[in-house]
Amino acid sequence: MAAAGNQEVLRQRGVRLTRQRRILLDLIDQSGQHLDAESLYQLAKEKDPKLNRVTVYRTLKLLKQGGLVDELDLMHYGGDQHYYETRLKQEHAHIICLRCGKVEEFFGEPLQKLRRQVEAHFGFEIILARTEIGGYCPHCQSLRAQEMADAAGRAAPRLRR
Amino acid sequence: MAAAGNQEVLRQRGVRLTRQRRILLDLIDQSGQHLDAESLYQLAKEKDPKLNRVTVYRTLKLLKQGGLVDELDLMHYGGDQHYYETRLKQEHAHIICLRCGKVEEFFGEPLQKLRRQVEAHFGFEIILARTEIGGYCPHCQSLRAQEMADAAGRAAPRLRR
DNA sequence: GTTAGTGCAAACCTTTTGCAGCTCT
DNA sequence: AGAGCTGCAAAAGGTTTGCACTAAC
Repeated sequence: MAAAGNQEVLRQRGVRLTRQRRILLDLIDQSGQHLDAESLYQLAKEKDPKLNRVTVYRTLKLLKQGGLVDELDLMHYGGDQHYYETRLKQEHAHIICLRCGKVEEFFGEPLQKLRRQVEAHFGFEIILARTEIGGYCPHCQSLRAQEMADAAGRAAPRLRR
Repeated sequence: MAAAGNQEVLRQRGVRLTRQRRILLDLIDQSGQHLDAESLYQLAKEKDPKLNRVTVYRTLKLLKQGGLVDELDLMHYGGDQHYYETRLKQEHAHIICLRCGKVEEFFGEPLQKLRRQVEAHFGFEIILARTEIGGYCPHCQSLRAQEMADAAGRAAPRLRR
């Protein structure tokens, strides 16, 4: 269904469906995850140990340009690599916890409203949009408070001498 | 004013105001532009030819972590480098033309609404938010139509043989 | 006088490119 | 059959790190 859908799109565009591409497309569409090139490569290698990292990059570029996947940065949590997800889902924002790395997805009307207003105000033809929000999830908010207190305790005892 | 403001913040945090940092802060705050590390380095070198590229990176990291500048990707138009801008302005989205690279800024209530909804729905403590929209500006929309027609003319004349 | 900050060189990580050989259609 | 795709090796682009020297406070 989903996977077959994207593969069908490519076929109709005259793009060859090689064994490698099928593996990568399946992984991207099935994993509901946000995968970076390296993770995708590691997963793909399990299915085909010969598959090369370069093929992963080339396939991702192809899919990105074809509008089949979106490229994310996730606020550069974890480095400067990019993350990818299918474009089968409705547009959404990504909310990243800067402490634990958990990613939430937000589908709300402000996103559509934003699109419409930008189109109206600037006459832009929007091709893709990306909203990323970094902060602390409820769980990490309390842990952070603890960490800050610890750090202060370690740095401040000047006072005690 | 603006420039002095950020320098004052750093001083109060116990960060040393070196000649290099003053130059870089002035450039970032004054240029209303979105500068990447290399451009900033080139500009800074005009004021101090000895200033090193590494110092630019280190200063940007300092400012980013201190919440004094925002880091942008501008949809990776022009490569994978990052762009920087002061955080003195109100929050805004960046609209990038994927053909000419022009960047517009959008300040609208959907952005604040989005923030409030995310805080409410997930209990997130938001530290920073970034919205980037890629598309074609009015001018490039017509140029692109022309280009597409040209490309089709070059690729299709199979029919004529 | 201390300690943080700088410059230089070298390393690092992610991504891209050139080219010979393989494979999908 | 033949254009398109892959794998390998090597390079490129952007950013970070280790260390000795310098300068801000």
